[in-house]
Amino acid sequence: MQTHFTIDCVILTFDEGQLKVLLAERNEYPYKDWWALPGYFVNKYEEMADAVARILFEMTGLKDIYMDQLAAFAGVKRHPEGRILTVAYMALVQMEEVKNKISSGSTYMRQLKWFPVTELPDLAFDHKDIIELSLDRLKKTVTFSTTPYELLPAKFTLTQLQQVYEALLHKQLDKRNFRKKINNLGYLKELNEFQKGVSYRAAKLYSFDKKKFHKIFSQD
Amino acid sequence: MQTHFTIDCVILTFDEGQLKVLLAERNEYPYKDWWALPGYFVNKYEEMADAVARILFEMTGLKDIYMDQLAAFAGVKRHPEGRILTVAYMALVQMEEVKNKISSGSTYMRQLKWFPVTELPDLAFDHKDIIELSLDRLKKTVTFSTTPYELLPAKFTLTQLQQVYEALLHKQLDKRNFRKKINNLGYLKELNEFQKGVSYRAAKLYSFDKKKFHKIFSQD
DNA sequence: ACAAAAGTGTTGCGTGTACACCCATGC
DNA sequence: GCATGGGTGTACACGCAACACTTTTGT
Repeated sequence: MQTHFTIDCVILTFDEGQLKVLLAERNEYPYKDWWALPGYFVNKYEEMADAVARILFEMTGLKDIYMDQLAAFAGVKRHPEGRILTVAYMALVQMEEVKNKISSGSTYMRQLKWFPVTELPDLAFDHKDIIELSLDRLKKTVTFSTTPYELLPAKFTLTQLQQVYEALLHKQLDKRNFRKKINNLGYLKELNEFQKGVSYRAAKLYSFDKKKFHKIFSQD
Repeated sequence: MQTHFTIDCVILTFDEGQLKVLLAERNEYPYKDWWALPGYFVNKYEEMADAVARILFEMTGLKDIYMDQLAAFAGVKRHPEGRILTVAYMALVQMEEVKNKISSGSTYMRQLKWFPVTELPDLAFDHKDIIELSLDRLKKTVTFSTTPYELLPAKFTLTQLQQVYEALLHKQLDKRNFRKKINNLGYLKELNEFQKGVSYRAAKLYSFDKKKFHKIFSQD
């Protein structure tokens, strides 16, 4: 037996203090006019990794983004025209880096838009399940991973970092304890720069030191 | 584009102090006479969960086993006759419970056999990658999960439990510290029974208290 | 001056780790 | 009586949680 086979992309970012996911408004049946994850069919002789990169680019204009496989979804009824197996991938991106690159190069969808994960519209297919699974996955891997830094610009304040942790973990953290812990991690670089354009005391900026991070976690 | 679609099962157990995986000797081309994971094609109108249960039963004789999705593998060249997408599932079973139930009801394979994960034979397709991924997954989820208890008989000694942890984590643990930690978990029942048939001091038996476990971990 | 967010220390408690010897049993 | 694994305690270091006030800046 054979099945159609697609890739769907869960692209997450952090913006305005919350986690957001990139959705596409469909321009085709089924689910025309519904919001859905950007995704499309895999070609016959195409490796999955290549298909993921191609589909991501065609649907969103994004390139060179590391995508992690989330899971396969293959419910017989998930697509009204018969089973379509989809392999969902997820990626974390920095809003500043991508916001000018995003464009729907496909007539298959009408527009792309970021939605806070706490305020999702009705979604096509089982895409809501897919997003929820990606958030679970994220929650499990926050600590001791580069996850938070993939969501932030290269220079960020400690408050922003704390907000990312809070959004990922779904709970409030204590400011002093958070800063103490972060300091002890040893892979944050304190910069001699400050926030600009705020009407209150400007916060110091920090950056993530990838080299130090890998040095610390390379001994298994 | 359409693709063939199979399920492969990674069935793990703990026996003779080591982790073992159930493999099948293939009786069909390609890879005739090679060892492979038990697996087969999904039917057209079959839900994945149903397919997993059916294939597991047909290939191994096992029933009512909870299987977790591991990942989809879809390399164009993984099968010599063209792409066959496989969704790998994994499960943990207790040797005592299954050892008399295992039988290959399919002519598709010649025999089933348990292999220590540290001594795998050459494997068909990309099945070695699949097994390695399952072991990685396991390692990440040992602590604070029921994983170890799924691999052990209902009554077990603390030394057996420690061996399971050591096999899963790939490292040696200190006996006293291990026991202290285990005691503090609060979901082990100390039984008034002892090991039998050993030529040394018989160890006390313990059992896993599922109710207490869930009580402890239910507050999120 | 006021609003807004930045920044800063101490203490108690629990958990992880290192480490070595006696005990019970079957043969 | 000997071989084999079962079973036990203490001391130190470290990380986590609880908790409130002063400082800086722009308007």
